[in-house]
Amino acid sequence: MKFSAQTEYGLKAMINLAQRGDKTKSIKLIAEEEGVSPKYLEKILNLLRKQDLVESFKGTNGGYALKKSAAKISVADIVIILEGPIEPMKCVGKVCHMENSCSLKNVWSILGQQIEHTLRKIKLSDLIK
Amino acid sequence: MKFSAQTEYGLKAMINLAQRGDKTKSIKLIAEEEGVSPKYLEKILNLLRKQDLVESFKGTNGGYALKKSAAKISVADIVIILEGPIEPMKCVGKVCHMENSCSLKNVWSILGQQIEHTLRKIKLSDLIK
DNA sequence: CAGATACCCTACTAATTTAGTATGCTTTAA
DNA sequence: TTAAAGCATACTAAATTAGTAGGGTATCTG
Repeated sequence: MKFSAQTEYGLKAMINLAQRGDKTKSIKLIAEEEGVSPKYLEKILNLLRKQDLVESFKGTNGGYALKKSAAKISVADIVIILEGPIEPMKCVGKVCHMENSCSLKNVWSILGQQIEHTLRKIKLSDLIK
Repeated sequence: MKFSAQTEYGLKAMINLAQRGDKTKSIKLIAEEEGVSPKYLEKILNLLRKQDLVESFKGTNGGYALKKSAAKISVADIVIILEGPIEPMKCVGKVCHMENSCSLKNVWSILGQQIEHTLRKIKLSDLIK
């Protein structure tokens, strides 16, 4: 019941960028500040870029910046991109008795919605000083 | 952001036992009904037994039974035994700036408590017909 | 008391997922 | 034109999870 390191790194990078305002910052610098491998962070920021959470600029003095204001980006936005949809359980068992798994499915569904709702309310702007 | 198959199997087995009342049922039979490997289920039930959620009886006509009433066992009880404590994120990054990770830690802490609270309210007795 | 049944325990293996690297290419500002 | 930076793909390594194997121990039944 954990989020991956990828999600942590992505969130840290996004918070880092949010603190920067709308100026760009290079992967190398973010990676250094957050203590993450630059190459790994590169992959993560790529994912976030493809989903329009950040934009990138090539060349000298290039780098990344938030694409929307920090108040419009929620923790859920980031988590869902890096972690996949919030579904605490997909039933893997072969047998699925109505009386068991359907009640369980309901548990996971309610829980998933609740988690997403909570993370949706927390914006990047709430997380910066 | 998922629970493991082990947790699903454990929950299914517990629901299965709850439906049985306080009579015992063998691993073999539960495993068959739930479509899980008996050997794997054996290990899972062992974990639940060591935490006093079920009790076991050896010998002919032996098997497992709930140790408390289904109304006194919550989904959280089972999940925590099989999944470990509900902490959605332990910070793994080497660097931990006050302004970043402390706000994040707060997010995970609130979320973890909320998840646990939700699962704590759902009892086995709510999940059986 | 013998034998079958069913749990108990430890160690091992296989599969899957996650984390991290390597390499080479393309764009762009100075 | 050159160096800085991102882009893309493929690969490798580490960690976790799932599942097996095999022998031991208690207990009921005849």
